[in-house]
Amino acid sequence: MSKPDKKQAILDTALTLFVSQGFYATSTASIAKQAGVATGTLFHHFPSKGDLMNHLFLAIKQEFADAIWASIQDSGDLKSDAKHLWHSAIKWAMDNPLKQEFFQQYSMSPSIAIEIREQAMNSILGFMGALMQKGQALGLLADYPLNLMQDNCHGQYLAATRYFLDNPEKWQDEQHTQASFNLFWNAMVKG
Amino acid sequence: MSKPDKKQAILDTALTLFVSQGFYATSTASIAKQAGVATGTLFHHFPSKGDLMNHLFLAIKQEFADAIWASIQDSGDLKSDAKHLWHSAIKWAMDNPLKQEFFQQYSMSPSIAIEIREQAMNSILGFMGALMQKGQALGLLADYPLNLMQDNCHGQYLAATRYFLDNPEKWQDEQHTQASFNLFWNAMVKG
Amino acid sequence: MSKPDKKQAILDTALTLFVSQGFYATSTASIAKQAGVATGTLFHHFPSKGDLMNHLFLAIKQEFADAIWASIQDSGDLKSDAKHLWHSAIKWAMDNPLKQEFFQQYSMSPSIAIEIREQAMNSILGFMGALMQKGQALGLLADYPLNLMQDNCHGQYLAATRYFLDNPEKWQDEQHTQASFNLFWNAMVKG
Amino acid sequence: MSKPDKKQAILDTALTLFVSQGFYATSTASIAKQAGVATGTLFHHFPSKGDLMNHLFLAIKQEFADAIWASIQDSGDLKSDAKHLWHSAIKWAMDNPLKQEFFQQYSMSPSIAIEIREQAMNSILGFMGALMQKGQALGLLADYPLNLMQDNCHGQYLAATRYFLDNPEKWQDEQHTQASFNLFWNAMVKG
DNA sequence: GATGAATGAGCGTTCATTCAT
DNA sequence: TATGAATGAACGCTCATTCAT
Repeated sequence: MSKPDKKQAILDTALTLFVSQGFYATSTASIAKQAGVATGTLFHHFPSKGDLMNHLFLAIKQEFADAIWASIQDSGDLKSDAKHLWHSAIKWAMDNPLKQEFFQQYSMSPSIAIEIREQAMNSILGFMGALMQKGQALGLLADYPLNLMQDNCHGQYLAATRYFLDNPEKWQDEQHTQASFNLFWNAMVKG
Repeated sequence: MSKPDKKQAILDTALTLFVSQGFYATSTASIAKQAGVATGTLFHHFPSKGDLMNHLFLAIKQEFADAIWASIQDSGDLKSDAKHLWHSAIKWAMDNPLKQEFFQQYSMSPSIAIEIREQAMNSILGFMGALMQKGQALGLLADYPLNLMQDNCHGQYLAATRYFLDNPEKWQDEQHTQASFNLFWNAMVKG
Repeated sequence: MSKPDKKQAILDTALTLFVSQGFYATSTASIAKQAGVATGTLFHHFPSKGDLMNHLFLAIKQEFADAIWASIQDSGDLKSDAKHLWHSAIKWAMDNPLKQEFFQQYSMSPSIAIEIREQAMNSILGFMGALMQKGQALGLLADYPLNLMQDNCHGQYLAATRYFLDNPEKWQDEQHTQASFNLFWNAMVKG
Repeated sequence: MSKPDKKQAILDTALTLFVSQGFYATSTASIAKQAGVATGTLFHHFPSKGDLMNHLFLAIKQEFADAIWASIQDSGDLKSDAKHLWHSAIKWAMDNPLKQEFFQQYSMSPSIAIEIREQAMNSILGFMGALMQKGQALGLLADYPLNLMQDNCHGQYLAATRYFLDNPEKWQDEQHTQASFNLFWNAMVKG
């Protein structure tokens, strides 16, 4: 490749360092150095350290959303669709551990502007909300308040990815992946 | 003339500021100033900013654990015991919103030494683990891997408190509290 | 002994720490702690850290001067008197290595008020000056300017003690002690 | 437009302030201010205050060594070579009083890392050692232990420069310069 | 676009000293 | 006489950001 694409190098390095050291413990100078560019270059591409962080957050969120969208199916069977979605979402996390770790650390952190975080959250939980409404309409899922279900769903997703990221070998084990989906699905299922 | 108890004033102020501004955005000088003590006094009581943070974390965790212990019952009926525990835990969060917010922000954050975090997590999830094992032995709960269930339980707890903290009026609504427990309990219940 | 004599404990500890760590790197708190007294106690006995240092300096200088005075002889033979003096002075250094180290470090350092240093220097070099004048009058020593000879003598003394302190086994070796005196004496002797 | 060469300005200012106030009593802020640069600039060029000190020490030592090397002659007459060397060394001190003062204060001070000090000392006393060995081989100088002679020589040099620096007018006086060399030379000369 | 020396406000921390007990 | 919690000015150092080249 002839184009060094320094901007991408900065983003990649920032992801690695933000995850391994935290946002505040990572200096712009260290990002620039490890990315092989001058300190000034970073500020050519991103007006500030915060902007770099927000850019990173939105870009990764988009990647995740794209991956999920691409995997959505509508087979007519809601439970099997949900199962497929759940597995796709966890698979993305397993395939992109750095990026998932990034989400775990920064989804609730003040290092990212609140409006950016909410925007990301809503768009990601969007399909889930739609899916749940459908399930309620069909009488398959319990009639709990939608927002409560959405928050619960998000919490279970974070817990599941945390678990499989910490114990990657379990991701190969049918028993564990099955259990993980059951915990998720049975929580919402109509008595 | 009451004891000034400057140490406590420092801890209280630190809690407020760490939650509202984040750990790194809160300077030791601002803690001292708002607590009405000199900067040196803070370092007289806590060797470093990090030690202050760890002390705060452990103290709050202990408070929570004590509150939960105090509320434990053994009625013979596992489900009703679990329900009581679940409500107690969320009630503590609602009664101590600042401290719960603190947990939400720092339970997974690198601002707290990892061994401190893990120690806290284990001791808190301890009773939950015991309760689940009992449920499995009785054939009430599904035979999922224990650690997965524990992580899931923690994730649901964080989601539930997040929800009720953001919508405190819902905590008065029987429908919501009931739904919250159902999500939690049904997730684990034996098919 | 029933009296703990905290003042002396402070002085002893200060000597040890000033020599091993330097004046500025030694905090009054560390002196107090190692001496087994409270920080306030140090300031009861010495109005300030600088006063403690000056007190220490003058006390050690006095000890040295007393030891030298006690060893002075007037045998009628100037050279053998000088030799005796030279050996006594170095012997004191070898017997009190901590105190000699203290001199080496602080005789020329700005940690000690200049008037204190000069006062100490003059009183110590006093006998030397007298002895040299006598030697010049007798035609034994060269007629060099007295102050120059005194400074030279002091420089040789510091060098000799430095050497024997760094190589203590050489102090048992007649060849070395003899050489050390010869260097000193021959420098001044009349061509 | 000449290069600002801020690095040199920092070194020059540090030399002046370290000599006049001492290392610990000189703040990095005061160095930066008097050098006309920002505090950050000092740390841009030197990673720490200690590094600045070490750099200064080695640079000055090198300057001295270069000056001495340049003045070395080999006339065949050892005594006149030694005299030339002795005068060159003292002349350098008189021409660079600040730098000589710096040596007097810091050659034995813990403000400079010990390996830096020793390295400097050895390289400087190197020629002296060589010269003395030659003198002993020729039967001109006494057969005292070499290290003792070297330490003695260093002590006499410090004393002589101290004397002439304190009484600069004496440096013009043939009687004093002659006496100073005699003290040095006769100390070592063979009985 | 890319560079990296320069900036200076702000940080966490130290420590000689005080004083109520 | 002895204590040690409290003080706050001062320190060495960091780092996001700027700008002349």
